[in-house]
Amino acid sequence: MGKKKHKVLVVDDEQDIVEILRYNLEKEGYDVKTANDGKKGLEIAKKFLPELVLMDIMMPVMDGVESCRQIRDIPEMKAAYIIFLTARAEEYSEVAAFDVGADDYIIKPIKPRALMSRINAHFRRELKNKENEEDIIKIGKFIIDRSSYTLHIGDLQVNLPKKEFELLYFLAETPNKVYGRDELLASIWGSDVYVLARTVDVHIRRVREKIGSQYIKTVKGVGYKFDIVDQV
Amino acid sequence: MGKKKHKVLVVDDEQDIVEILRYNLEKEGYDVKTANDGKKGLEIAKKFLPELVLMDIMMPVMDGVESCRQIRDIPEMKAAYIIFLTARAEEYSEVAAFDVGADDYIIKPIKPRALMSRINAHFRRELKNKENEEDIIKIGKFIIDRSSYTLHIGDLQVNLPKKEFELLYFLAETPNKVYGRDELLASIWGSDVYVLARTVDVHIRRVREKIGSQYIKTVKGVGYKFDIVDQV
DNA sequence: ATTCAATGTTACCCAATTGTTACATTATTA
DNA sequence: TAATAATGTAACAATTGGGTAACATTGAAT
Repeated sequence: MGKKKHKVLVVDDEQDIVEILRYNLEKEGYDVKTANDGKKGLEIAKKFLPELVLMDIMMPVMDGVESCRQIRDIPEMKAAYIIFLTARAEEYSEVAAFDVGADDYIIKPIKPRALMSRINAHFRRELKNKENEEDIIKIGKFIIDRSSYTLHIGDLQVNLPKKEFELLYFLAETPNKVYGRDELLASIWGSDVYVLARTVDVHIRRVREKIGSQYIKTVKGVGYKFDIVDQV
Repeated sequence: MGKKKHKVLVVDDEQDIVEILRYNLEKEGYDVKTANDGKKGLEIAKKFLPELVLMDIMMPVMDGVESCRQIRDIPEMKAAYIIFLTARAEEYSEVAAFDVGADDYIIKPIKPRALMSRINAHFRRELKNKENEEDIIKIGKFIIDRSSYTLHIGDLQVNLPKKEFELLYFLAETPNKVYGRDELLASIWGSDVYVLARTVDVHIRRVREKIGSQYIKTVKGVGYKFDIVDQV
């Protein structure tokens, strides 16, 4: 596989800054997209799904804080790294930034060289330590990553829809433990939702279809479990 | 609903980090205490008895490694979860950290969101696992686990259908006690179900077939018992 | 509006589990 | 040791629970 280009989104209303960042980032080999306000930034984020967002706080139309909050609501963006760019004078507190899900912030004026090495360092770390910091279950050949909703079995990537993923995740969290349909419904669907118990069966079937049938065992009259006995 | 607040202790000499962690942890509903060096951390741990400790390694007065060692000596802290926070440069520490009883470590800079989801996941699993421990009977070579509906005899896994499993489980709960067919029917089948008493015999037979005939003894005219006399 | 993916529902079929019965075997007592 | 009471065993029947496919619905993306 060729060298992967990391995706970076730059959002700032000052065109100078956007250009300087774009120039430097592309020179470093990143795949860059830009926007000039928070709303545009959010739209691009939805499609582009960047791994890193550099976002100004003070912007017209939609400010960085609100934009960040909404970006975090995109499931695939839960694990992205979001850095705020702030002028020293701005009174937005550090706390407010972290509150909406920022991971870091830097104070303007931006020093491109310093920022680039910081970003490079981030991706280097990210690669090496992803599994150290994220909400991941590793079990047998399975790597189940809830922060990015991805499932790897060996080196095969398997895509599961939300419900199926959550079902698998829930079962794998406590391997071997048998859960009745009611428990699964209550935990995954929610205790208020009114869905037939047999729905669980169908989802189990769909998961099995995608991951292989040997992992989720049926205990007749009781429920289902994620079984690790057979796993080598 | 009175959600239980898990107790978390944060120990770091950098006040920024302490504050960021405190803020995020409290937002997640944890009961947080903090300290700025290992010695202070140890003192607080003694009284506070946290379930989770986030501890920097490099600190003045007493470093994290030594502090962790002493925290582990506190009887009530044996089961706590201790996570080290380390700067990448401190390569030396990984081995030493696990050596003194750390459970995990993460590399700075800390990503609050990722760390929070990881901590949440820890407590979620912790809770799930606790519930299971109550359902396991260990007796002689037998491990009868009601949470996974599995039976191990030595290192042999035996699969029993529901009724048979429950019959064995019920008998093994009070070894050597003799139960009449009526009692077994009432307890396992339920007092409302009406099933012939001889059904019990058949089930006993089926269980014996699978686990060996020496364990469940017949007491003529009375009933059956799970016998541990013959077990080595 | 239209398409497509995800989710939920239903009905049918099959197989494991469970229950019953008849008969064989064992234990107990005279 | 014969009688008889209790239990073991095997074969069979009944039932239940779960797999599955096909269809209906929802919801998101365009």
